[in-house]
Amino acid sequence: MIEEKTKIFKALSDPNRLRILKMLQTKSLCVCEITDVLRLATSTVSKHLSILKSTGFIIETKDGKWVNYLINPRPPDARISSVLSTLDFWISDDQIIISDKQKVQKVDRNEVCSR
Amino acid sequence: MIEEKTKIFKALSDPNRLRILKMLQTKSLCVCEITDVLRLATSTVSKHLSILKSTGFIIETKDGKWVNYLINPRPPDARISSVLSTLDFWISDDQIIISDKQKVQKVDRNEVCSR
DNA sequence: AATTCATTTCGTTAACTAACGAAATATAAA
DNA sequence: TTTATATTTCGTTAGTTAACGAAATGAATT
Repeated sequence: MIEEKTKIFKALSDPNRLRILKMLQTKSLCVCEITDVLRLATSTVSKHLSILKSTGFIIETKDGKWVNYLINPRPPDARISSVLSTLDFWISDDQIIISDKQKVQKVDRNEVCSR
Repeated sequence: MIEEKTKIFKALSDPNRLRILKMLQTKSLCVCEITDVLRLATSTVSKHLSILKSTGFIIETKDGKWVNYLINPRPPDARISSVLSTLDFWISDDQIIISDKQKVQKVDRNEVCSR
């Protein structure tokens, strides 16, 4: 179905989801770490992650009370792999992406999550 | 700006716009020919075309009372060219795309447009 | 077992999108 | 210049989406 294919583009058509994907290309992160960088409500970030997960871009691994999200190393669809690998070239020069990456390097789960 | 980049994906995240792009990869078409294949209102098709045009995917050429739309041979952004060339591989196997192409081959402007 | 903390689900709201028909615009033919 | 035809613009409506906070869930610690 054609709608299946537009789903991939739809997943990429939101700025916050693109930022999440780029962050996860730096390192895997839990929900509250992403929330800290994006400055959105936890529930909003969780929703974005579920969209990226259902499309096949990312997977999750449970780690105690945390849920780690990471780029799917084995996407269900060659199109996903293709997009993920070209995403570097596509948006690495963007200022917000650069500063997101810097924040991601420094972010500490134990400091950020429990206030 | 990151929103500029999501615009490209947003343009591709609608089934009818994907169908239009694939049709135009077969041959250039006027609005009413596209309308005939998609079975949408003329104003709706016109809107889709303006979105694809403003993103840089397609251009228009005036031909008397007709406006021909065609794939932009010189896109403003390397990302557009990249997507356009991979679009073949992405969605050529889809049934609706195949039947669209068949209809496009047969469609006759002078027969279809003036009822 | 109760508490704490991370995350998800739910319900709501505001903004956005795709669709339509009607009216406006533009070009060609009569 | 009137008429016909192709397309665009406008206004409206229904459906979708992204955001939030509150409540529910799940897992570790006390």
